Amino acid sequence: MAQKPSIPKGTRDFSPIEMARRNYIFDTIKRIFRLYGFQPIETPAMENLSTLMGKYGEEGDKLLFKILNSGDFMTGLSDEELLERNSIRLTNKISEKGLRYDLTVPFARFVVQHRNEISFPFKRYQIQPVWRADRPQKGRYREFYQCDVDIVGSDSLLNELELVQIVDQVFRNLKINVVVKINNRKILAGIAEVIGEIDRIVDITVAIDKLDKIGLEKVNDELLEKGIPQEAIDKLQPILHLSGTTIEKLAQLELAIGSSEIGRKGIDEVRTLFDYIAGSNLQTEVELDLTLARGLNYYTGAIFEVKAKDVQIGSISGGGRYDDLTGIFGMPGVSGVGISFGADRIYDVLTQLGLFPEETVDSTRLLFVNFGEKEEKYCLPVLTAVRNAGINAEIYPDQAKMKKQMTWADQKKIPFVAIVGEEEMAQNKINLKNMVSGEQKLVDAQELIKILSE
RNA sequence: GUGGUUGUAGCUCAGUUGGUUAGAGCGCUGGAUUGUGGUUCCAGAGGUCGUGGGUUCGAGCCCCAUCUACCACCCCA
Repeated sequence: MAQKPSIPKGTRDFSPIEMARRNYIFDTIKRIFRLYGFQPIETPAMENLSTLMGKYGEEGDKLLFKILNSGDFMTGLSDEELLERNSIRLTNKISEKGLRYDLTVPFARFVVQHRNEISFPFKRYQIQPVWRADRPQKGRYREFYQCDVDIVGSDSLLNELELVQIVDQVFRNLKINVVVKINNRKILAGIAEVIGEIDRIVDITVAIDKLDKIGLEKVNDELLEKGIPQEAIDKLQPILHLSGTTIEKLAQLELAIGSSEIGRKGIDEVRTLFDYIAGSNLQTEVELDLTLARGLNYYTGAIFEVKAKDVQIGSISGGGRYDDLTGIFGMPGVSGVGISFGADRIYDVLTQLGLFPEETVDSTRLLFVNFGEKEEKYCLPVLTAVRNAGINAEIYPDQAKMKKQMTWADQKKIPFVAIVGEEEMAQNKINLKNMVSGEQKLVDAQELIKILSE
């Protein structure tokens, strides 16, 4: 026990059964991404630190995993720098690479770097692990997979609609009940403008985000604490009390923040999007949620979040529109919108709800029991023929006791076992046992393949 | 990063106010059944009680540190 090896905090191993289930999720997601015309790309696990730093806010920088320079990274460091004990400055000297923190920033880098080979609008999906030096909790890992779909180079709200449709279709396929929450950064900016605190948009929205968690009073307390004047908080109250359908909410909102140009633009965008949604026969519940405040560091338009209705876990998908992400890499004016599916949390949700299909393992269908050398010689050509017919099959590699081989087949859930010994060889037949019913039948190779093909 | 909870066989958990050789169920291995698994019966193996210190005549139980998982905040998938 003491010397057992272990893996780093917040990381996991995946067993064959877990891999089968994870692939069920990935395959479902990929199939639907392709259905909407998205193409896959991959980027390296590590990026230059200069690509990553400063893209996720101050907090984000702290959560980046940094990679120590190879070779003698201490050369070139002066004694003063070492004695200074300034870890940020020191880090810059000894580390120039980091593990990717999400897929969006590397994608932006990719777009800028390959701008001449890409025909816009560019629709890509990307399914890869990302790393965050976060403190792990349930559904919260230091290494986890994101499944991103993004469209860059198009301002059309049709793209937002398409993302909502994808969300609808993915979770319908996975049989998870979800609610899609939609907000718009422009509306949030409009609110901030109307109450006269345009520069405090992040503080305001982060506080509002906690509305259903800590209640109105505490939200107001927090706003005061953050230094928002009482007068502005008073102006905010009607907005926090919006009610009714999305259309009704939008009408009330228009009265409240219609004086703000950006606010009006946000309302128009949301209205158009909900119009599209209303006409697209979705089964998923979609609602406007002004308290939604995600990714404010770079979202500029729509903000999406998807929550599972039957399980208490953080959001299982999230995304939004970012008008100028590539600007940071020297390519301004390219708008993008995308959404990310959290495969690991989706896995947890499916586990908790018992929604994984039984047959997620594409396992062996036929096992040849191994009795000895003569029998091996007889079985191997039949095994090859079975495999050539496209049937997953294998022979037990050792001449173990029959009981052991049967138990092994049973545990691997192999539905058919071929038993071939002296008697069968003499008749040039195979004794085929159905492991579910227990029935046995003497057949020849052709019949064997026929039965297994059914 | 801040504050808190937790950790006993492969798994799920018992373990009385600190007191001799730490238990159960499931699983595993072997046998009943030397060519038949999943059911049944019998037998057996497996734990330096997360790790490292300390208090004590004596620690699974008390104290400290550390790691892990989990919870809240922060942030987020």
